Amino acid sequence: MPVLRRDSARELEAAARRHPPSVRAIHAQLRHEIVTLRLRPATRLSENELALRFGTSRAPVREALIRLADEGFIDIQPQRGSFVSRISLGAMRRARFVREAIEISVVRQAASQGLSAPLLLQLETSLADQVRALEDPEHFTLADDAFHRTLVEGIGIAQLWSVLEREKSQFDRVRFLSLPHTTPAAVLIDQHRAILSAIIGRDPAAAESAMRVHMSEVLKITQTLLDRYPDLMSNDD
Amino acid sequence: MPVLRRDSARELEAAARRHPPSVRAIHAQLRHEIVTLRLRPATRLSENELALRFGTSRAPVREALIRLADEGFIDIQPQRGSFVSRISLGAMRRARFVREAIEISVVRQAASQGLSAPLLLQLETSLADQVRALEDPEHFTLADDAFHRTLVEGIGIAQLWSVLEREKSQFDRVRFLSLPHTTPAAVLIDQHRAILSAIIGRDPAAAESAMRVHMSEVLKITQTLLDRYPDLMSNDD
DNA sequence: AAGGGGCTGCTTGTCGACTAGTTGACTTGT
DNA sequence: ACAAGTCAACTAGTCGACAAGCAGCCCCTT
Repeated sequence: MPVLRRDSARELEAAARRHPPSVRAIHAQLRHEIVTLRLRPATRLSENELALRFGTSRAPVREALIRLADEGFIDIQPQRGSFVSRISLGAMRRARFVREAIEISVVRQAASQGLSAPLLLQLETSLADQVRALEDPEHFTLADDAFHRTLVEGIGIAQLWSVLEREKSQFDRVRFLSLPHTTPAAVLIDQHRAILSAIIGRDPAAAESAMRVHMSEVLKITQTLLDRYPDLMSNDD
Repeated sequence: MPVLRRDSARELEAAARRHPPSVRAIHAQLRHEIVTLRLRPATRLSENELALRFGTSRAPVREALIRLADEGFIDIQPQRGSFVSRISLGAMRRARFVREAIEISVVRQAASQGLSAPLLLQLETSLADQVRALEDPEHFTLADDAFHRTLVEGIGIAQLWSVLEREKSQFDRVRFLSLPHTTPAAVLIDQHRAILSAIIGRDPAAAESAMRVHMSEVLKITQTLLDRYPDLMSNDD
């Protein structure tokens, strides 16, 4: 796994400063459990129980829950309870659209104005890392993320990745589910390579279409999942 | 101003259900005062004072402040105080990039797959509304927003507009500042018309370039503002 | 026996008091 | 007069108790 880049470290610091440690810890823990489906959709989350479990009062728990609700991971129903939200098909469609729109813009700009040598090197390194992770889905997922993150941050717009991360979070639950049915890593690596080549070759149109192909990969998995895990999904449109 | 569309009304309801009325009211009020610069950057916001002012305890105030902090309107410095954030140049760059990426994708899709007759009619109506508001900047701003919103919501991806709205919020403060120096409404209307024509003519490439021109308009204002109101801006990159 | 109304136990929402940490003014020593 | 250290007055963070509201159970009435 690549080392944290300097500005991303600063981001984390800034985020830590915004919320006290206990709130952050509770939020991170619950988020992790939700994304990894240890907490399944529709599970009830009682503020009292959680406060007991984390050894705090309800106040920090409540703040963490509010943040999770804002991120779409739980639904707070006043005077009734808080529940882990279902994986929303609508949210996935939106996430895909946003991701495609932004990442296409990114690679077009990268291809038209070029990337610095260190960045290109970092992308090559990430590719090599992906090859090494060919047989280890979890490791590959991390390397995959790192590649896209490097690309997006490479064009030098602060916090742009965090916009995608916000959308992506809904995906992460799905990705966890779909590890068994996912597109072979080798195919994804070839697509990454095509994107990188187009950037190096300074060909925006090629970069765009390569990214478009890559993004359509994600869509294929969605339908499979909807059929296979209907109780975890909500079909709200 | 056009009537609220059904799904946007549902959005509001859902949001209202997520947060109790008092929190919502405080959040909305403070947000409004920040966007309209009645509360200027670097102003101190004390939880105690606000609780007094709104006639509640600190708890609802605190929740509202947390949301404002997540939206980037205030900085909470633990044990020190909460302050209205400066208008971040970085955030504006990011907002512009995200907006351009998404709206271009939207109009391309709209042009390639076409829009329903009622939607086209609604867009025409919005254009007419803009013409009527030619001399009234505030009204024009609303009509302008309505046009873009109709476009974005038109391609039928739930909550997509709210992603833009989240980014746009930083812009709104700027837009309020820039009312005097803004591009003439007539020019913007012409650009809107060009976008709509390209969609009706089912010409994605034309729609994209028309939108690109339109988006670059926003950029022009930025530099002027940075020169004119340096104390309100932060140059963090 | 069936249906309706109240009660009980839960939930989140709100409150005021207390804790911990920071800042700057003021005091106290030199 | 000046500098260093102390203290008082803020801040946000946490806590436990209470209020308001919903839902289902149980009992009472018909």
